[in-house]
Amino acid sequence: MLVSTKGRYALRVLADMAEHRAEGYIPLKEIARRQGISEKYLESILKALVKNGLLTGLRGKGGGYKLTYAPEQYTVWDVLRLTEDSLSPVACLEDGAVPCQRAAVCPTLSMWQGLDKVIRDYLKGITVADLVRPEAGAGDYII
Amino acid sequence: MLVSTKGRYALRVLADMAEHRAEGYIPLKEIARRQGISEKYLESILKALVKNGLLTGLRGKGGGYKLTYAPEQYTVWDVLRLTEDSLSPVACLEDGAVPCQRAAVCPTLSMWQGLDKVIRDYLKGITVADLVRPEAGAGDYII
DNA sequence: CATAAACCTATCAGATAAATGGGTTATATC
DNA sequence: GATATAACCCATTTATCTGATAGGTTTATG
Repeated sequence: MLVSTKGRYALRVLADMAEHRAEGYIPLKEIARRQGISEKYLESILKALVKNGLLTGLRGKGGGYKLTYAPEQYTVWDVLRLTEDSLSPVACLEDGAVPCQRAAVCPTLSMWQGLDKVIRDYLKGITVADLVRPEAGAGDYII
Repeated sequence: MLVSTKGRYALRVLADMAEHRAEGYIPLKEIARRQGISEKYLESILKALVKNGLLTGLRGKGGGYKLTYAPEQYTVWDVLRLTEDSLSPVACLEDGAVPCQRAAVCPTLSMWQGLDKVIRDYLKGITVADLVRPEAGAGDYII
């Protein structure tokens, strides 16, 4: 499993917020209800997005969350790297990974690097705006 | 993490066996030593490969394991699907997954399906023979 | 001042990954 | 046939991560 529920929920929530962005600040409670996600769990997901500026939160009555930028500005990759500990397909390619002694002679390393790139390129090529395009359906994304 | 150590080890072992396939049956002990993997753990990995016919085991003195087919016959995908519980990038696309109620309206589903295909196509396009090509290096695999 | 809502910290339960341990059966050689 | 070798089989443990929960604090509005 490359992407956890955390990342999947985050994308669904951003898509939800993109669709409702005309309404201004939207309370977490409302998003959680619409998306069928526990409020508390959702809170922990949005936290990372707010901290990194993708979402803007406003406290108090009438507050909530809204997208900081236009939906076209968020690639799927941008979102997932904030919610997932790692998007590397294998442990050896992770950020803080202890450098592998066998790297120089490993017959599989470049194959993994290629997979990593294929995944990254794909995810960087899709934005939240693409997700909410009403016509979007299977077959759109390089299938 | 899409691919666990189990899958990574399996590929390294197959590459190892492809390089030494002229030597006939190779004892697990030898492979484990060459690859720096615990014998017991390696045993559990090879089990799945033998059961599915990718490897052939021979017991007793002079026994060991060998490739059943030529290295060109094993795609990386073939190997990984035997060692990994799932190669789906997200839970919703897994084999035994409970069908998602939101599937019909999910804004991210087709994006995940596209990712799944990108990964699968990449892994199906590389064989064990490619891994052991002496000239192989970063830049070979669609990078 | 009451209410709504984001924000913060900690904890827990369950699943999965990674590895280990101890035995049994088959084959070759002496 | 005895012995050594090596695959095969089953069960258990340990550690890590995911998913989720709980309770409290701060900030803004009316």
